[in-house]
Amino acid sequence: MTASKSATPIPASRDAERTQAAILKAARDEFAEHGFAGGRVDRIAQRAGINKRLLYYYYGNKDDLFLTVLESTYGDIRAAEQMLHLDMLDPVDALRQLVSFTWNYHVDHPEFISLLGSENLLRASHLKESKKILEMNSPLIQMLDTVLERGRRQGIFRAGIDPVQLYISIASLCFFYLSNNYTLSAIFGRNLLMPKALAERLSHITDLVLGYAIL
Amino acid sequence: MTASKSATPIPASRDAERTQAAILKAARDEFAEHGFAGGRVDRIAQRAGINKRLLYYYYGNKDDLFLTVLESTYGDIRAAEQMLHLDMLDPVDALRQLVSFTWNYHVDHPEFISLLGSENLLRASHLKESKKILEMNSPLIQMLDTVLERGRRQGIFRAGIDPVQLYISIASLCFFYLSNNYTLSAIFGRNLLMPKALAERLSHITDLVLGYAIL
Amino acid sequence: MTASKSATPIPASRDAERTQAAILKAARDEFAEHGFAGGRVDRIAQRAGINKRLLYYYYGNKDDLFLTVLESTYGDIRAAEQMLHLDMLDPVDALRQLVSFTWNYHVDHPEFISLLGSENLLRASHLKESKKILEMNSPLIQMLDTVLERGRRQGIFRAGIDPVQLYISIASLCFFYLSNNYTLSAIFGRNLLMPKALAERLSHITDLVLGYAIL
Amino acid sequence: MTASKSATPIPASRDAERTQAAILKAARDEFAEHGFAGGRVDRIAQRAGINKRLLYYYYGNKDDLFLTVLESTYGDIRAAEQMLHLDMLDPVDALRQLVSFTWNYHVDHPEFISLLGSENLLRASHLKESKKILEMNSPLIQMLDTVLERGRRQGIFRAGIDPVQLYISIASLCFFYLSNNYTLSAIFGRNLLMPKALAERLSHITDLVLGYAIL
DNA sequence: TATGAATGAGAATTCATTCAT
DNA sequence: GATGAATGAATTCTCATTCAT
Repeated sequence: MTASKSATPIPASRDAERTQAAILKAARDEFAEHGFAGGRVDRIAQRAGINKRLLYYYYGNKDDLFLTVLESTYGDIRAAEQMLHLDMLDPVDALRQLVSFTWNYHVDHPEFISLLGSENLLRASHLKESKKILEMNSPLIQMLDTVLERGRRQGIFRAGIDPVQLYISIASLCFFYLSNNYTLSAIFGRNLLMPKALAERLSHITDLVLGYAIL
Repeated sequence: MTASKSATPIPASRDAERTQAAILKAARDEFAEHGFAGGRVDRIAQRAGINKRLLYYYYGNKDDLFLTVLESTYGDIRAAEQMLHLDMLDPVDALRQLVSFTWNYHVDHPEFISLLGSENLLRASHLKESKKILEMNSPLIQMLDTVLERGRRQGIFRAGIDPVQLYISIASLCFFYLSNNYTLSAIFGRNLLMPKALAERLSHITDLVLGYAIL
Repeated sequence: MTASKSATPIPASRDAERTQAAILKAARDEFAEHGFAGGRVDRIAQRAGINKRLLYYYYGNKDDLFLTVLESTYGDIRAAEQMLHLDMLDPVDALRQLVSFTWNYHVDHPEFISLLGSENLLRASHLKESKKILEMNSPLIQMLDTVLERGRRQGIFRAGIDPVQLYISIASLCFFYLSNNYTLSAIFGRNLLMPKALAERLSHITDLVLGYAIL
Repeated sequence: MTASKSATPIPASRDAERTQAAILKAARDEFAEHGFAGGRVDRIAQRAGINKRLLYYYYGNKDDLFLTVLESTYGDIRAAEQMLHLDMLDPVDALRQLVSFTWNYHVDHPEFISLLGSENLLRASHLKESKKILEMNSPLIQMLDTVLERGRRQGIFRAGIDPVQLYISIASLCFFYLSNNYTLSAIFGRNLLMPKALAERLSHITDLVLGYAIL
């Protein structure tokens, strides 16, 4: 029994998968670099090393492709979030950990920032239509809620902190600094992306969040 | 507030200044609504009620027009900032005032958020070339520095707060919530722009900033 | 000579080579008729019976298309020059032959005159960038040099004739009469393109060149 | 009696004349540099330091302005030709003089070459409509005819030389070398406008014409 | 005589997308 | 599954020319 042919006839479909993955990666790069409106279908095909027609075959059109890119990008961050085990840490360390995870993820994934920025400029016109996105609930809100509750019970954290608000705030403090660093740099005339500046920023955000949460 | 002027596009009748202002206003609206790449020169001319050619006559090209829009937008916020008199208030009130001013300005000027977002997606390619922008220094950093120093001397505020970091943080907390509310809404399945939500957000930001600054 | 093909524009039906040839031919006609600045991309597409977009697909832009037209035009004359076998003839006949070939080629190819005239008005801005053009060396200079040398050795031709100067002179005498016949006609009030006038011109040029070369 | 005011009330009209002259000069430069199609009315006004509207006031439109430029350019060369006194010289010197005059005029007036080249590309569409141009007869044909006849009678020149043909030939030999030097340079890979090259060219043309005419 | 403001028609070029194989 | 050929509708920008003062 030759396993290769009878059991799993996937060679062709494996190629297909690889092609689709190549397109998706190319699209993500292209849209991250130029935004949705500035992204070029031609360039995506070129980057992926495939014929343009194939892109339409697999993804329908530019809008659908962009949505798929967004969904996969969210998928990535959700997967990374799963790796966080805030319940193993004491509340302060957990909060610190959440902040540094969020910061580092943003620093390491500029395409995430760019894609979200682009989609928001479009008033989430793509994501609004997505069913998948609602199913990809972030575990962070629940995690954060638990941490805050634990800290409060231990008398360390102040009461009444809304985990959604705090989560948004942490995201704000990380995202904005990086997304708007270009205009901020132009205005302040100082490079905000130097390693030292990045380290200082993380330190500041941590101080801010802990200073607020801790009684 | 006479309603007569707001609705119809101001007809450009041999009044160069008015025509230029009409074009600038139309461009700001168009770019705010669709971003730079998505903004259409044709539509700007239509909105301004002028011939497209005139737009090029006065502003050169789309890029230059966008830069002018950005500069004028910064001019507006700088003018508003001048009205703040934080030195008249005690440190805590001053900080509170700064936060609420920043928040309200962002809430009242969605075009500011949109234009900045768009320019950052372009890596500040327009602003980088601007000489004007560097001359339009924000008085806020200096104001904030003074406030922090006063609070520290009075033993109210913690020492060692970097005013630039804090200023960026306040801006982050305001800007991001509004700029990214579309995707946030899609994810949380809840409308972040309802009046109640906006009030809660301001309250949260204020708590966060004061909780951090106050010893 | 089947008349079937010449009149209607060749429809471009998924035959890339034919389409490209049709575009090139249409471009040559258009530019010959209206010059580079006066030539219209729209009209070229129409003449070629193809969609304008396709023209950009194959040739990049108007400038590159014009350069390609120039190169192909030079290619044509070079090919024709290859057919001359001056070495088979005695020196006087060879010179006579060179003159009549040059004259007839110019008479038969008004587009060559027009295209060169246009390019020279642009200070050869296209050709200067061409690598191909330098590789397409004319065999004529070498041929002429040999003929002149043979004639000199036979004691028929004068010594010290620069073949490049003479080649340029022959070209001048042919080209100018035809290129400038419009203004010359306007000034002299006489039609220079009548068959009789053309024959007289060739006769004059031949006399001039031989009268100079022959001792 | 103050002569300035009563007798000649031309100050205003003198300004007008100066303005018209400035426009004409600017137009000549512009068209010489960019050709008719490439010439810009805006730039002409700018070069002349006047308002565009004035240009239309004085010259009607772009086509009429170009025709005026052509006519004035012809006027200039006709005036220069008047200065030639070939009848004072012996036939050989007269011919030599005619050649060098023609050559030098072309070398010194590149705008003449450029403007004629441009107009011929347009099939003399402007000049054809000109009445003035026919009235500006060149004295050269008559002069040359006399010279040739004198030389023939003295037994120096060959018989049967058509003065119009020879005149066109002399013009060809001068004009083409300069008008087409750009493409010739690109093809030969050698600069044809160096002083030494120019001197050699004049020498060659003189040899050619005399070699032909002299028995 | 002189001018700044304004325009309609048209120019090159681009883009996402579909057709035919 | 995969591809090169082909397209219609826009998009930015330009130009000669005219209007109103």
